[in-house]
Amino acid sequence: MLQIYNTLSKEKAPFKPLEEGKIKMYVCGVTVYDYCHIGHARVMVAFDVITRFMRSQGWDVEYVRNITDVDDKIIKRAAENGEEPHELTERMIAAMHEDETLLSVLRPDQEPRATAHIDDIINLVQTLVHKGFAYPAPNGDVYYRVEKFAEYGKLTNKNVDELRSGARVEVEEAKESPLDFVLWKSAKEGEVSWKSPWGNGRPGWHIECSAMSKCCLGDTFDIHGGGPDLPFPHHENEIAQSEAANGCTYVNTWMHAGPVRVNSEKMSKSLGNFFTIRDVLEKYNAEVVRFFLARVHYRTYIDYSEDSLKEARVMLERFYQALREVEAVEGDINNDFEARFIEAMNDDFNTPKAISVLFELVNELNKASREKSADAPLLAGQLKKLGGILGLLQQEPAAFLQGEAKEGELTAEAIEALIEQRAEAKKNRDFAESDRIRDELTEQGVILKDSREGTTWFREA
RNA sequence: GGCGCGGUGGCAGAGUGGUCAUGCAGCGGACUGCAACUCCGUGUACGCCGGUUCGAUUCCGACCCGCGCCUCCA
Repeated sequence: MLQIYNTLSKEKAPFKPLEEGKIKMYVCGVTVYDYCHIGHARVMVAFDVITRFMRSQGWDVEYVRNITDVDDKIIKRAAENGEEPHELTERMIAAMHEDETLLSVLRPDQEPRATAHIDDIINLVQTLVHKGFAYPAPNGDVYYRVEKFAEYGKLTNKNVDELRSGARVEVEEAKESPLDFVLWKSAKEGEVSWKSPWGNGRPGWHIECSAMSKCCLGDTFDIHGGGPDLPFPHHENEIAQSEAANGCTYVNTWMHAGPVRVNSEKMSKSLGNFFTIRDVLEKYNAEVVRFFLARVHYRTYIDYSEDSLKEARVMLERFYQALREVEAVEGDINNDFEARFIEAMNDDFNTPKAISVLFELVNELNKASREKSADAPLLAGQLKKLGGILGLLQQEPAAFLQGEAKEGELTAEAIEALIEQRAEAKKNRDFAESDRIRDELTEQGVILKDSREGTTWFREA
């Protein structure tokens, strides 16, 4: 039985979809004005693992993740670059897809873009205006009337009175209350805009998700996910918009990924301490980065550092060293690894625990390989299958371990030529020469592994 | 100040009312010409103080410390 921690109820609860066997999930995506950073990668990987696991258990998952392609920051950045906003967003969307492909993140079933749903957004705003939950202001903006929505704050335990007293001095005179947030923004001269009943303008951020999720998944759906900084105000506002407009529950289960930290601070654009996915991928194998993100529970913070990436690399090496020894074959094998793996994943997607089961499996596999047991290929097959549920361990082991020669590194051909020479020296029992060659390779970050069948090699983390 | 999360062995990181997490590192051994890989063995871990209990790292309370959100950020 799958249990999921729900941000709304603040507890883990058995998960039951609205429709038997079918899961409708919406995750807040990226505002595409810059390259994605590791924080984005964490959300991508977390919900990718969740989707893969649910599907492996026979659920039919409809996974929607939006793209915010109209926004103040986009307009500003495009102006700085001297390009049109849509040129910027197209470039960033393409880059995001490249990053995801490298990280083995499967594409969501739908990736709605805000600019393709302007009519839906306008309709939703109109509904809110008709119902009295929103009002057009004299400046051309349309605002949501927060105090009209009695349940405002239920996701993050906010209380309207406290929010009001803590509100900053509001410069926007057009609002009835400082808590009100914008649904539709009137356009300034020369800005991208769309025609609306309130004049030319563009959508506010929060309304996009309410409109797109309604369009893609309906008025009520099962899971809504996002990053650690979205519960307030974004998700709170989505609830206010959608429940007021549709008159029914918006989302049953709210899921939020934990933050990525650097030096004990949250990695974020506003702090400027972020590493883009592409920066990191220049130094580390993409699967190492994915493993680094997946080996910690999705809700807890994770510290980004060179050391933690290296450790992830070393851990993955253990898996691939084992897989390299024997051809993986899928078949029946009598052990409880799969059951324990699934049990761990069913417990709010406990990937660290699931991975620990995989390490136990590796130990069995290594023993079986040493003994040349007939179980070895089956254990390898089992490891690969379970790893696949996490989107891991699908590479050729040798390819992973040997990696690509980076600038200044020995090529595979050069390494193998040296290994040849060393084999010759060893045959002549010239150990001084064979050790010299091995030391030379070690210096180049290449580690040798001798066995009766010959010598294999891998590059050091 | 409000809301929420957390403090586990050298490090990373799960978990549990009483017996094993797991990985890395360390130490001892096996394998090896020597190594590496691998295997076997090896750790008085649970912030502090009280309480509940036959027994608490695990439950309850206070305290200390850290973090997130409360403003655009995944």
